[in-house]
Amino acid sequence: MSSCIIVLLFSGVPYQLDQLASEVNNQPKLSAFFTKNIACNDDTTTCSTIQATSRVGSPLSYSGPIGDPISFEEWQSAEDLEPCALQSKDLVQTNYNVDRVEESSCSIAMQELSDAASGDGSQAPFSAPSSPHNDASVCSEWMSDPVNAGPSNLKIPRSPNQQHSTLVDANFVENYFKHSRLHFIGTWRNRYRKRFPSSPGGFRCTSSGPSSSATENKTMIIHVDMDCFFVSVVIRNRPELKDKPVAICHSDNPRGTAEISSANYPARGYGVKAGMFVRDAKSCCPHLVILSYDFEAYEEVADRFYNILHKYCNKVQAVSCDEAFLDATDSGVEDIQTFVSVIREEILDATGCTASAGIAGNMLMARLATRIAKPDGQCYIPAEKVEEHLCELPVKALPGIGHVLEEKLNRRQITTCGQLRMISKETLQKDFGSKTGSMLWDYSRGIDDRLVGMIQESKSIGADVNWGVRFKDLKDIKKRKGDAGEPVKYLGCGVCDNLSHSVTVPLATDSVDVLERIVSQLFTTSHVDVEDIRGMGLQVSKLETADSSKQGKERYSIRSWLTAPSTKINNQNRSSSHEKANSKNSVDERQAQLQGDSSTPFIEMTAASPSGTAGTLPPMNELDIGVIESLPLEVFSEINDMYNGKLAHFINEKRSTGVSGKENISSVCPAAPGEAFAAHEYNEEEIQVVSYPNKLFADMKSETLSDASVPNMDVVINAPVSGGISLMPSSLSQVDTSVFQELPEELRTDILELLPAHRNTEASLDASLVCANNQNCSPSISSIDLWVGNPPEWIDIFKASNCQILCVLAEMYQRAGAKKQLSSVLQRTMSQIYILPDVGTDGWDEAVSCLCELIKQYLKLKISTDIEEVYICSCLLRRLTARSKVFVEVYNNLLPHFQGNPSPGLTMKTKEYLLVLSYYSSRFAIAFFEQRAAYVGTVDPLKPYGCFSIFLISLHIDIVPFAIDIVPFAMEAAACIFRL
DNA sequence: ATCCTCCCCTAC
DNA sequence: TAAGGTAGGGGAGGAT
Repeated sequence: MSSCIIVLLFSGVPYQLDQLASEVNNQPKLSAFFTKNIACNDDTTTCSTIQATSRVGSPLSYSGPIGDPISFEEWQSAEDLEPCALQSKDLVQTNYNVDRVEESSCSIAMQELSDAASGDGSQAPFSAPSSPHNDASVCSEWMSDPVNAGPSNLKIPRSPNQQHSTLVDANFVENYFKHSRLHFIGTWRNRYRKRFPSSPGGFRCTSSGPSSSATENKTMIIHVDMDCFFVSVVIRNRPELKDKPVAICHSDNPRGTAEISSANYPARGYGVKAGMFVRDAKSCCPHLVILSYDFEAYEEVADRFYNILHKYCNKVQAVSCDEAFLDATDSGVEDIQTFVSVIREEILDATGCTASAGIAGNMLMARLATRIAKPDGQCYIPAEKVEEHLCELPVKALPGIGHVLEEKLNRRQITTCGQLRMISKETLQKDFGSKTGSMLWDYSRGIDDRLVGMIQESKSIGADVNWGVRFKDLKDIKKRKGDAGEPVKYLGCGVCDNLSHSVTVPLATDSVDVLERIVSQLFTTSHVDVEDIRGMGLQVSKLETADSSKQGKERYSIRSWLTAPSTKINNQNRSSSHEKANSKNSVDERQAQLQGDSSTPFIEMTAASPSGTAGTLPPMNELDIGVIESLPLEVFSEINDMYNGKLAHFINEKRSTGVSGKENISSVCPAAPGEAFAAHEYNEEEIQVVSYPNKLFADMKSETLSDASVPNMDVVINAPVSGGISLMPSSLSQVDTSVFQELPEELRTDILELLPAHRNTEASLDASLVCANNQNCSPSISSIDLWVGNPPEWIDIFKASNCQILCVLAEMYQRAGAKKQLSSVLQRTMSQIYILPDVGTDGWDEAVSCLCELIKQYLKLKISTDIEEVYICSCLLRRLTARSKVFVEVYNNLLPHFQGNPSPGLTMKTKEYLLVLSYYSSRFAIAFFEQRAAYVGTVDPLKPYGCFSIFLISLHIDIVPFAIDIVPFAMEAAACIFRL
């Protein structure tokens, strides 16, 4: 099933450096984004509805102890782009962290702890919540509670003027990403993919594991890694610095908390390491030369580096901008050492920077060999030497073992690979999980079956900002307790709780509207005070792959959608348990559901073809002309192209011969007696085409088909017609008053006479009439019901009721289609149908808030006297408890709006005969579409919701797996949080 | 059993 | 001052 998950967290607007230069200008300015937020702080009513989201501060993972056993400091400091340095920054802030520090043997962490406690004087561990996993409300509580001896005790003697936080810098996020080394590292791969598009996956992967050495050639893996890349690049043209201690850092303030990102070997000799605060580095090495980042140069050098690698080897797997694996097994190289030295030589010539290399039989050992080779060397570990190299190797040196795993192992008295080997695989798997245990067992023996070159498509996209995030108006700062809660690190996020919320939508989308709405909703459910936010992130995953080999328009075309391989069989075919039959696959089953007992030949669908190849176009005479005509022009045009232009002619012919679409509908539409949907009831009925909504009455008077030349404005209504009266609204409240007012007097009288009896009293009807005659008055409503449920009950109950406003949960991007279909089947005008947003199981909350808004709008229009009661039907079969809570919220939310009102009669009732889940509710709406979409033959039955796409084809563009494409979405989504 | 969701862990 | 990102893998535990 296609879907997208959004883990809320915030706003992090991804910024792809140069690639976006032009686009950024077209995007909403971050300034606007943050201005909105600040403004929001002034608006208490708005603000009260904003529930912050996500990552209230920085990830706990950054706050753990480094845990650097001195015994292999070499391993720790060997690497350059070593973000692990982020750890241990705010160790003093909570008992939680202090405890962890005490448990560890990390001398660095202990030193920092001591520094922080004594150096700044005012800093001391404070009484923190016992659990690090507080929920947001708890978090905000203690963070702002002065009595709680909270972070206010950690006040740092520093100016509160935070010029670089989100509070002040209008272009904060853009600037931030421009200067962030981690952002550079994190987004480098996408740049690489663009620059070397043919390389990833462009070759067959070769096994690098000894276990699969079926080939005659001995597997030969080379790992190449530039030496202290960030420093080397910057000083490559400054030989005078070559032997001096140099580090890359944003600041050389000897008292600052800027982080060293890379130190050259002379500097490392003084104990300077990546990740240190600059003040600590300076204390280790007072004459340390601090240089700034040069991201452009890093890119340029990385390009040269990869140009060389690709020149010598066609199997290159990029690890990062300065590190790659080569598979030289089939390269015909005789002398691998010479081969590697030639490559390294050329890298030095081309870049002015040295590279080290490791050579071995698999990726694991090659990487370990590189560690030995550094700096500026190379190392070959033949198979017979693997054992020797691993025996005394600290477990932390194995890739995949970080500080957490290391500590777990250390607690078991395991510090070296040799010791690790003494543990059975079963025990390891029991203690660490199946895969991790197996990995530990393998790696400790030098076994690694990974293949070089396995770069897959992106599986997720995201953006995070956890620095400089402060959501609070400047003028409020004074109201806070000084710098309460400021972490040790300047503008850092400190120790925080991470909150995340995610939602899965049933159909992949790249619609900004949808994403915005989802993010808003997630944000809303997060219940966080904005001033407590220290970081935010936005992630989307479960990216749906369109045919990525196709570029540009083609990939978004109906044809490509038609031929897209179907996704996995979905397990959510819930509505049809009675006919499981013996279908071999869900395709048949699905078709059986849709067909029912009808012998009408069903259109062959894409995924129904056994080979899973291109779909077969349905014969033109099986198309629902009404549906075709109602498609947007460009979509129609595309379908027409698929029929080689004959479709337009076909339709014209049909029209000229007086054959209307209804016959096609009735002949093709599968009657589905067992099905839950009522649509079939009308299939055999007479069909009228009416325009909507403003011409309703005019068209009702006309017995002829409306002007078919405006297909987009027409909707096919499959309604039982007996004398036309059935289309008459059941009360004036269903009438578009603006149209009504335009009608001649006698016509209005006619209509009023034709109106079926209103369920309410004559007085009520009179009230409606008064209302209808008042140009400034909206239609009155006598009840608002939120109807959701499975199709059978849903339709019958709604029809039997006098409910005049229908609120349906459906995906935003399904809105247009859902309205049409529902108005058709239920014989209601479109203006009577509200499509409330529904995304996944959490959609209910926002739907309810929308309902509240809807009701408030009616109240504002001074028609509240017509609201007798608001029914909210909680009829939930499942999750009743969770939903019930929401109803109470609705009630409480609405109540104030009735106060002072002449007729404050809000009651809440619970009915129990209707079964509801937001999940089902979107499903039933879809069910209607399934009837229709099938006619154009584009339903992928393996995607239960795929049929929607025929109505939404222009929106059905999969999220493209490149970070750059998420930028506008994230920008919009982020901004929408503050438009709540 | 299998899948899904919410995390954590890791690497660069 | 300072720029603590990005993405994949996997485990625990619950839902189906």
